[in-house]
Amino acid sequence: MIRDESNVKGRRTSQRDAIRAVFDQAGRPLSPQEVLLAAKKRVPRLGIATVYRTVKGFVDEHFLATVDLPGEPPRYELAKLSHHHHFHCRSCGKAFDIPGCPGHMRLTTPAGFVVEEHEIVLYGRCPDCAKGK
Amino acid sequence: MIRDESNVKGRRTSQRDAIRAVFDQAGRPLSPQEVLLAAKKRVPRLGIATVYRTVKGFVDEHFLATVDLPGEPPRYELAKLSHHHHFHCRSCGKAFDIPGCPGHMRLTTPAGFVVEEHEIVLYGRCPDCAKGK
DNA sequence: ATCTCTGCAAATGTTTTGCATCAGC
DNA sequence: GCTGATGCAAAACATTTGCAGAGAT
Repeated sequence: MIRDESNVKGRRTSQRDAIRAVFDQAGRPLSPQEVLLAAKKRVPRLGIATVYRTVKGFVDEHFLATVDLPGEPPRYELAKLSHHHHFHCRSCGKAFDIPGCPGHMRLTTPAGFVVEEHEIVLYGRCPDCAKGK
Repeated sequence: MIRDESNVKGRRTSQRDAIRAVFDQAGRPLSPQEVLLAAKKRVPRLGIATVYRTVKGFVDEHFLATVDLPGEPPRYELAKLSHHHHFHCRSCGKAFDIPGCPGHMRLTTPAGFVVEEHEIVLYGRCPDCAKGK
């Protein structure tokens, strides 16, 4: 395939480069605030509005995907990751990726319901927090 | 045990009776707005602040449980329901209960993660919406 | 030079809170 | 009559938007 991996649109700015770099290095879903904090190290004057706008743009371009966990504000991660689920640490509140999927989630749904997708979220303690105590 | 099943605290008011009745008849998780709408039929002057305060109180009393679906504001349902999962209709946006659980969710979590709980959410079309089109 | 992107501040939408009044006990 | 509960409006938060100026092409 000759497709460009990142079908990035619009102009190239230091803010966008910074935000892109943050996600490339994150390895886990990030909230807008986490993005702002990390990207500010490269572009100190970065504003939260730019983070929201840029992240939304990246989602449209399929560079990022939205990660919605129950009761949590949206996080974002690289869209190129394959199907997987998430782990939410009850101690530090961070989200992590869990590779793979139990597949065939045969929850016997009541008659009439048409299931199109599923989402699984695990709760507990991440390695750092489990070790810590 | 001699504990009272409903350890209801505080005074009995028409507002609380109305909200309690709404949940007893709902049969599915409700958002604060849905509660307000339904309970207003019994207590027209009911305010949204009272709904939020009362629902939160009911959760503390374990009469209600919070139902958090990804990317959705919290909903609430009777706490006495046994372990189950939820279905979110992409057409009408309503939430439904799905009895049972696939159990042993053996997602092979990476080393170090301690799993304490899991949440499964199914997405698709509810009976009404599936039938409608 | 053009036109998009950015930062700031104001707007929005939702949930929470302060307070005077109302009502259960 | 006390004291907790309610309704209203203001406050708090998080996210979005308007706009003038900065910066990429």
